[in-house]
Amino acid sequence: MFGDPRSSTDDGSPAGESGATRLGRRPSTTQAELSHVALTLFAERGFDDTTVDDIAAAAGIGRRTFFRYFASKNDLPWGDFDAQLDRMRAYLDDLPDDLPLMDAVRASVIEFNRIPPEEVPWHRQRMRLLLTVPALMAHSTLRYRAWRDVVAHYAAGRLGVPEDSLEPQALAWTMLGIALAAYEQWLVHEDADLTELLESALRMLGERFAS
Amino acid sequence: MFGDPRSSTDDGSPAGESGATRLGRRPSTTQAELSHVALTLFAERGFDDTTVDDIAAAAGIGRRTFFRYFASKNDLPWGDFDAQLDRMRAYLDDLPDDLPLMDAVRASVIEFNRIPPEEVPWHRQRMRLLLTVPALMAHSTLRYRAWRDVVAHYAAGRLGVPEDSLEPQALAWTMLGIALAAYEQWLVHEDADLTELLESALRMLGERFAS
DNA sequence: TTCCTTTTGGCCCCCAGTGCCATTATTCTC
DNA sequence: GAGAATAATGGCACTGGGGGCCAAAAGGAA
Repeated sequence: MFGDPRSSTDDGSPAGESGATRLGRRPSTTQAELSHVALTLFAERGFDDTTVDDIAAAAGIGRRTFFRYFASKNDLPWGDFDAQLDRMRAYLDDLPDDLPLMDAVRASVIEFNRIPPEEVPWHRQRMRLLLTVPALMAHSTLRYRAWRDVVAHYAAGRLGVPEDSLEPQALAWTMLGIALAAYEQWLVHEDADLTELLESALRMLGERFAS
Repeated sequence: MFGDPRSSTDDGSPAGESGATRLGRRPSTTQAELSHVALTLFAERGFDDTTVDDIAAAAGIGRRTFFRYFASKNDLPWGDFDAQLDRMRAYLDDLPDDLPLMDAVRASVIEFNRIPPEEVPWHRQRMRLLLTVPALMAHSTLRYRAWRDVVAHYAAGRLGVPEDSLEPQALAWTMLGIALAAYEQWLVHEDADLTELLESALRMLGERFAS
């Protein structure tokens, strides 16, 4: 998962920022730039055989500086995920209250994972890493948790129960599972459409699991 | 998750093993012994503040030797998980073919997570670590994957579809989510019964998610 | 005893991640 | 234009997980 990272405020110029000239020395690169450089290296040598030194060197910055842009090597494929989560939260909040809970959640999952055609190859590349490299699979869990929290928070509000109670939590877990299962299919089938896969997976949930 | 680790062949004596006297120097400890020592230290100082050196020292072995018993510090709370998975596989295989798929899977999840009363405190301790310490949460994903594979393999067989196709994968993900949501409840509520929580969570799945 | 097998653990290495701090780039103020 | 003030950089040194290599220890069998 999820979304696509192009929303990051990055106009290419190192200066960045809109208007208000900030104080002090300007950052010498950006998250997006580093992420791009790293993804390229990962594609060439593989994730495990690419050290942080390699990435920093390729990006022309010091190793120490790298860790000011990303808290860990594992975060590289994720870009600015928090911004994506904000988007999803906003989308959910804007949905009408009379839309059934399941419909709302389903719609938000679809929307959150809509990616513009030109981003598809990059997104595939990132998702392939996240879903196959063990170190990344493991680390992703922490990101998934933040995503689940968004879903659970919304569901809890709609159901009028605590966020950490069983129903919203189970719902959030289930949605995550459905989405990831769809992603795995998407990776296997080069020509598949992610939105269609998600829709079909979500449809299946109602059909198959009805006790 | 899951199950309980007492099935490990461990009679307490360092020699271990039943019958056939093996050749060469005898192992100076056991997985279970190390796991126990480590869990105790984690409870005292916390997971992150306990180094592998600490654990090895407390167990009276060299650091290098530690890594012959456990591939990583993160594996300590898991014990012999592969044995648990074998148990679950066997349980599923023994179920009658005419039992509806969902019933079979539900039953196996319940059964897999049945724990004898005397093990409850230890299991709580282990699960609390696994579900709250970030490093362990992350690493657990790899174990969960093996568990999901068991479920997906069985479901695929019953459905007559490839194991990596969407339906068994989504089902497996969903079951994992349900189980973990139940576990989280179990940790929060000291007096709760895990089996009851699982049953109620699985029941909810059918009710709430029926499209 | 001697030989064979298996485990042990020391030594040294690699790599991720962090605290500390002097250096450099940039803007603001006088 | 000459400093402050501010913010990013990156070198250095350190911790901690993990692994390769290999000699030594501990057992059984001949």
